[in-house]
Amino acid sequence: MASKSEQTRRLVADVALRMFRDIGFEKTTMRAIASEAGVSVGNAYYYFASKDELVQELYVQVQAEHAAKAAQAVEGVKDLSGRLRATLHAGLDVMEPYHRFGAEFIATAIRPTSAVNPFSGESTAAREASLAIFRNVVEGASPAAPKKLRTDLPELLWLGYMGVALFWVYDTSEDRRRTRKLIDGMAPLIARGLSLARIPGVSKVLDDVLSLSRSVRE
Amino acid sequence: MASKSEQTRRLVADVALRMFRDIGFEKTTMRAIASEAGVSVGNAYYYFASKDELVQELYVQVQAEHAAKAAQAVEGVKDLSGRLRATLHAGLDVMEPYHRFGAEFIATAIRPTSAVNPFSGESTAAREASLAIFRNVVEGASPAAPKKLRTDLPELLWLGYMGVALFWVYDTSEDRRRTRKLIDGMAPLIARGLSLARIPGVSKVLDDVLSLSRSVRE
DNA sequence: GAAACTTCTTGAACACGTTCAAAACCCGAC
DNA sequence: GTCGGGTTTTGAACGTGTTCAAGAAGTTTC
Repeated sequence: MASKSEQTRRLVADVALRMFRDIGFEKTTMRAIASEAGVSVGNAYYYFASKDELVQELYVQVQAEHAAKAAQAVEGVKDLSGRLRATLHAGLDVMEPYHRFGAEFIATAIRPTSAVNPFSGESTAAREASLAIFRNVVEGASPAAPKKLRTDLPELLWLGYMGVALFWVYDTSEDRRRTRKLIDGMAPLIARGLSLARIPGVSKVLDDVLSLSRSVRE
Repeated sequence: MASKSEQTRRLVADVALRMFRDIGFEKTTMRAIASEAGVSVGNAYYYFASKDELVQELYVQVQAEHAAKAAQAVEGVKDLSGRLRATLHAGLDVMEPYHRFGAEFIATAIRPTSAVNPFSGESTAAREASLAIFRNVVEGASPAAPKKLRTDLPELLWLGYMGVALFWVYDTSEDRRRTRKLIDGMAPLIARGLSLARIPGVSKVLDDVLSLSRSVRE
C-alpha cells in the first residue's frame, strides 16, 4: 500500500489538476487546493515547491495520454500525412479539457527559468517522450520520408506541434474548429512539400535550411 | 506645455521603463516605481491600469525605435535578403538592453488576456506599426518578390520575426551570437526559397500554403 | 469670491504565491 | 513505555499586484 506521504502527495496533485480543469489556473489558488484537499497550505508546499510544479504534473500527464492516444490513432495508417494528422488531432483531444487555461499554462511554460519550459533541462525527459511520438510518426511512414530529412524531421515536426499548440491557445472558435482545419490543411501540405525535395533546385535550398537548423542548435 | 496630468503619466512611465531595463521586470515592483517617482501607488494605477500596461508602454517604445532604425538600415539596400537581414538585426539591437528580462516580458505578452499580447485587440496599433516595417522590407525590394506572395509576405515575415524574438529570448550565447547567425542564414535562404516559387510543382504547393494561411486567419 | 463639479492623489486594505519556525506525528531502539 | 530523531503538518507572516473610499487640488459656473 502507498505510504501516507505518497497518499498526501497524490491527493494534492489530483485535487489541483481537477480544479485546474474545472475552474482554471488563476482561480485555483493554493489556498483553495489545500482547503479542498483538507490539508494546510504549507503542507501542499511541502510536496510541491511552487504552483508551477503542479503544472509540471499536469504536463506529464497530458504527455502520457497523448503518447497513448497517438500510438493508437496511427495504427494501420501508412502515409506520413495521415500519421501526422492523426497525431496532431490526438494532441488536441487530450488538451481540450484544459483549453480555457491553456493560455496561463503556456505563459508559465514559456519562461526559461520555469521547470515546465519544454526546452529546459528539468523537462528533458518529458521532451524526449514528446519527441518519440513524432519519431514514431516518421519512422512508421511509407513511402518513407526523404533520407536526408529522416533524422531532423521528428524534431521539426515537434517544433511545428509547439506552434500548433500556440495557435490552439488563441483559437476561440467553436470546438477549436480553426485549429482542426489548420491541421487538416497542414499535414498533407507538409507531405507534399517533402516530396518536392527531389527537385534539384529545391534540394539545394533544403540542404542549407537543414545545415542552418543544425548549426544554430548549439 | 504638457498638462500636469500628462507630466505625471510620463514621469511614472519613464521611471518604470528605466527600472525595467536596470533591474528587471519582477524586481521593479509597483511600490518601487511609485516611490522612485515620488507618487503614491494608487496614483500610478490612476494612469496605468496594471503593471502590464507599463510593459505595453515599453513595447510601443521599442517598436518605434525599431521602425526608425530599420528604415535607416535598409536605405540603399535593394535585394530582399539584405533588407530583411538589416531589419532583423535592427530589431535585435533595439531589444538588446532588455535581453536579461526578455523572458519575463514574453511570458507576460503571450497571455491572450494581456493587453500586450501582439495578437490582441488592444495592441492592433502596435502590431500594425510592426507590420509596416516588414511591408517596407518587401515593397522596397528589387528584384521584387513573386506577385502572388506580395500581399501575404509581410505578415509571414512578421510572424517569422516573432519566432526570431522567441529564439532570441532563449539565446544565452555571448552577444546573442546564435540569433545573429540564424538571421544571417535565414535571410538569404528565404530570398532563395521565394525564387523557387517559379517552379511549377513548388508553385502549386505554395498556392495551397497561402490559401490555408488565409482561410485559417478567420 | 463662493459653490458645484471634475480631475487627481492618497494610503489602507484585500487576495494571492510563498516561506518558515514551531508543533505534531511516526517509528525503531532500549 | 518512553526517548530521540526523522518526517510531516500547521498557520501566521511577508511582499506582491491591485482596488477603492476618501479627500485634496483644480476648474467652471454663477
